[in-house]
Amino acid sequence: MTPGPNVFAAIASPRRREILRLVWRDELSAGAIHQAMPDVTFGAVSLQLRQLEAAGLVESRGEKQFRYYRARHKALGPVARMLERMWDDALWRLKLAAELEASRRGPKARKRKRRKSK
Amino acid sequence: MTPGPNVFAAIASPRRREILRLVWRDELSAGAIHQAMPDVTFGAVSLQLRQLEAAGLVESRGEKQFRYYRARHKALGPVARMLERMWDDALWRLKLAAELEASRRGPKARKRKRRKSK
DNA sequence: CTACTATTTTAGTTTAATCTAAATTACAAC
DNA sequence: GTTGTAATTTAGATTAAACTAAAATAGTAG
Repeated sequence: MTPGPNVFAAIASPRRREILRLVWRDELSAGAIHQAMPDVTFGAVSLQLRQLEAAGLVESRGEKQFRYYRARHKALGPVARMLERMWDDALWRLKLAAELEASRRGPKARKRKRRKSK
Repeated sequence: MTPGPNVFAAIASPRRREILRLVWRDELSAGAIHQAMPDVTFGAVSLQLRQLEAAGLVESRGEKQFRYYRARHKALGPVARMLERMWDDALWRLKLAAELEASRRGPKARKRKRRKSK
């Protein structure tokens, strides 16, 4: 029940952390996970999923021809909160970057709601 | 202040976790750390120390010809407790193993305080 | 300065992780 | 049975991490 040392190795890889983030709240099929990371093959994603599952960080369920994965928050212990904060921080940073981008395009346009596209 | 992603990679290696454990409570010189892990060269230890320092997990101080290292608990956030529990668990396991050994050598000798040596 | 000790750094090697492409399994629909 | 889609597994290649041995740096003591 206490997270073992293998957990540390499992979350060391940015790729696996990205997968973990994807299945953090929603249950996703292997294919859906792969679609979210197009720079890598399906096979590579599958291998990482196996590692995550071996470390107990995700669980899976087969339905029809699909297999659905989701994170096991409890297996991460205190690290779960840490990851969440990291991801939230990243979101915050992206927002900030977007605002900066907008202000560079024209200071007056800042904070205005975006329309269609332009 | 919030632990960054590099922290995860830093604690992924058993070698680095062992170093971290050594300098957890006590400040140790690089040489003392190396003596505690004789299966590896001094250079290798030094490289790992650099990584730990780069990740902010240890800090160092030079005095005379020595350099002393110690862990920065706060940089690990909630993971600090997790590591402590892990190490304590290991201690507990060692104790248990010792007791088992003792009981194998002779059940009556169990729980008796050890004298000199044998 | 030299000699000595502690530590770091460099360069090259070994070892382990990650990836790809292709083969394979599994299941559904026909 | 065959065909099609989803996912896994295998084998080999690429990439990155860890280690060693030797050279370099730093600081002490004479």
